[in-house]
Amino acid sequence: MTVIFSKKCEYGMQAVLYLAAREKGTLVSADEISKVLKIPREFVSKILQSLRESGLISSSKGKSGGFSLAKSASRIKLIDVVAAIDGLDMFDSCVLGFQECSPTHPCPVHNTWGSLRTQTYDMLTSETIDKLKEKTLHKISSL
Amino acid sequence: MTVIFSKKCEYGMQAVLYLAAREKGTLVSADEISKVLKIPREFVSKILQSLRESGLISSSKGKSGGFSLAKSASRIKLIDVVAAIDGLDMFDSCVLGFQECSPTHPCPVHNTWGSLRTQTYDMLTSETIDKLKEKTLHKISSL
DNA sequence: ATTTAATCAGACATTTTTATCTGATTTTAT
DNA sequence: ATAAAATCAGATAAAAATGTCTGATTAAAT
Repeated sequence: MTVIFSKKCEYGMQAVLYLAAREKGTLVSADEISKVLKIPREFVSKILQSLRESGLISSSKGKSGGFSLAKSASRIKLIDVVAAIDGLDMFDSCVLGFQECSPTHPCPVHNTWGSLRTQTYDMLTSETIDKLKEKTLHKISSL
Repeated sequence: MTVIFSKKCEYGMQAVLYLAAREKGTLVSADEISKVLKIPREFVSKILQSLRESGLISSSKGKSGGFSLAKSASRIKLIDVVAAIDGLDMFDSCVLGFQECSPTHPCPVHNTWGSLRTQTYDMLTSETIDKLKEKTLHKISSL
C-alpha cells in the first residue's frame, strides 16, 4: 500500500484541526473526537496522549475533562503534528529507496522529488492551524 | 513512519531500473540483483515473481536462467511498477485521511495536495525506464 | 546421465502498525 | 460520600508489511 502519512499521523492532524475548530478553552473528550472523526475510540485516545506528551495539546482529567490545544492555533502547524508522530525522515530520504542518494550520487528522479518534497514541506508549514481550520468547518458541522 | 512507497515497491523500481541498465536480452539472476541492490535475496525473488505475473518482466528457469524486461525499456515507466505493486490508490486519496474529501467537501490542503499528487504522477510517467536508467548507471557501476 | 544453478510455489516467521482491553486514577456533579 | 465521566498507563490482540525457509521443478553444463 502506498501512503504518505501513517494512520496515527492522519488521525493526529484531524484531531488537532478539530480541537482548533472548537472554541478556545473548550475541553473536548476523546469520545467526541472519536465519534465525529470516526476514529476508534481507544486508538485516538492513545494518539491524543502522545500529542500531549509532545506538548502540542493539553488535557485535564476527571468528569467533564478532555483535551484542548496547548497553545494558540495561530502558533501550530501541521508539520508539528507530523514531526511529533511520524517524524521528519521522509523529508530527507530517497523516494526510490536508494540508501546513498545525494547530489553527487543522485537517483534518476532525485531533483524532481527534491522539489516535490520541498513543496510538501511548504504545504505543512505555510499556514497555521487557525487558518486551515476554517476550511475544515464544513466537515465538522456535518457531524 | 512516513513513507511514499512500500519497500516492495521501492525494491521493484530499483530492480526494473537495474534490468534496464543491463544489456537487452541478458538474463539477470535474483541473486545478482540481491547483491548489487542489497535487498534480501528471497524477498527480491518474490518481488520479481510478482512483477513477472504482472507482465512487466519475464523469466527463464534452469541453470543460467534469470530475469529480463518483458518489453523494451522505452515502453516501461516507473508508474507501471507502482501500479503493479502498490496500486494507484494514493493518487486518489486525501493526504489528511478524510474519507470524503472532494472538490465540494475539500480538506484544508485539498488543492495544494492535488497539485503535488499530479506532479508526483508526472514524475513517474514523464520519462521511460531507458531514459532514467542512464542516471542510475553510476550507482550500478559502483557495484 | 548426473550435477549444478537457477526459478517457482507455498508455507512459515518476524516486525511494525493498527487497534483493543483492563483497571487505576482523577475530578465534577449530585 | 457517592456516582459518574473522563484521562492515563500498560498489557494484549489483530492485521499488515517485511523477510525467510523448504522443497519441487527446470534447464544448461559437464
